[in-house]
Amino acid sequence: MLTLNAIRTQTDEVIERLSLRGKDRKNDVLEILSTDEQKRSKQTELEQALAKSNVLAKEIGELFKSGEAEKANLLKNESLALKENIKSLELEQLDLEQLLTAKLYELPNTPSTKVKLGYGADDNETVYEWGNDPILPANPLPHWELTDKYKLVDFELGNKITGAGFPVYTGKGARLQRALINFFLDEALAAGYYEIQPPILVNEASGIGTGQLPDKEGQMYHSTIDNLYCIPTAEVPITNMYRDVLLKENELPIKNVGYTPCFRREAGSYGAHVRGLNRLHQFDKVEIVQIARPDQSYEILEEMVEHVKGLLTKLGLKFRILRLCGGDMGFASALTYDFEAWSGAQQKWLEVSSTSNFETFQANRLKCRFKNKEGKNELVHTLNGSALALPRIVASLLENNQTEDGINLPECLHPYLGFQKI
RNA sequence: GGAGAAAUGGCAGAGCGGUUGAAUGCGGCAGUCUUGAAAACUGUUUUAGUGAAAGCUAACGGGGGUUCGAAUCCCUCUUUCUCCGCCA
Repeated sequence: MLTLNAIRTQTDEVIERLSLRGKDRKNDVLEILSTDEQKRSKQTELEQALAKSNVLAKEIGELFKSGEAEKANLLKNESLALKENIKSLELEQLDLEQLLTAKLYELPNTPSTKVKLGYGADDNETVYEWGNDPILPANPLPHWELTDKYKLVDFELGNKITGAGFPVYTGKGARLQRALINFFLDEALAAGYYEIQPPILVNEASGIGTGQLPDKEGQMYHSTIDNLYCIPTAEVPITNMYRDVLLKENELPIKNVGYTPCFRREAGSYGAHVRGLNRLHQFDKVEIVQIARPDQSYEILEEMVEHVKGLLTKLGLKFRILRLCGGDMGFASALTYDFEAWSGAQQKWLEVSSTSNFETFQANRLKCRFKNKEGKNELVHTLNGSALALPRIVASLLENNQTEDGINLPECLHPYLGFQKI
């Protein structure tokens, strides 16, 4: 959620930046400003009534003490009448406040200056590309045939025990998963990240904190009996560790990494493009999360991009980095880089990481601040990135490295795998 | 799951209906002293909203209630501790 302060003091810039998302938000912003004004004047009115009531209560107390019960009772009546007024003012103020919050929740983050105006995936800019086209056998197999051929992933079995989108990894397929997770975690540790193993069920407050709730309610699996949600990404629990936290400046930046399974309902996305491992309801991901001082956050975003770049390079996968345009960026993000690995047999790019700076958008909801040099509490910037999401990496690895007589796995994984070839 | 106890400022810990935003101690910050430091002494030390400011308002785990007035009484939820049960 954007800060009211930014909306109030930099109104024109906020409107201008939001328009980069390909939609004019001027009216929304102006409505927020007028609602805020109404709320504040109602609040002033309420506070004045409360002040009066406090004075009366004090006087009554003193009168009782000095034994002037009659006078006290007179004042009591006055106070009672005031109370009615306070109650209705409270309700009105609360209504306005809820309206204001609802409107603020609906407003996406303001894109950073680097973001180009755009309306969808076609307007994204490719900012980096690495690797050569894989050399493939005559009739390369898509990964869902390779996983079948070498008994790596059993989709049918997953259908049976859970449903579509919940594959069972078997044998070398399962070991490849484990190797990738360990490789990604170790690389992050070497880059100075601190390992976290968070819960994979979170409460409502956490969902609100990182912005999944209330708008993306339908995208998460929800245990209604306990009112807990399955996490769609480790970002949710790991960022929420800092909900309602006041950090010291010297604690920043905080660099955390966590491996978790991720659960996404992916409501409404079915069809041929979701075959095999391309889109799942449950998948594994290693996520890097940083909490940073505002003046450092863009430098840190670059550092995170470099980290992800390094992983893909070591895996030897042809990939590209896109800087997302305004229209394709997530709701909470100010700047996002997507990483796409080339999938040789499918002949298409698969998104394997999304690395973003949220600036204060999440921190504002989370109330995560730090005490700055002037001793003032200031909102932190939050950043996160996949490093990396497994299924599409597996898809690319299998497809790009297939030969007539097996699949050669990259060297960086050998120590983790205990084998080199499938 | 059952029975009981508890939740107060950065921490420890008073308060249990009326100038208590909250005693006291520790810690933090500033100063005096000192060549410097320690000790000692003095002062200061929560956050948010609103306002030009003075000020005003709110917050003693969360929510609700009683009352002219609640940290203090009642209800409820959450969490922690102790005992019992169950269990990887």
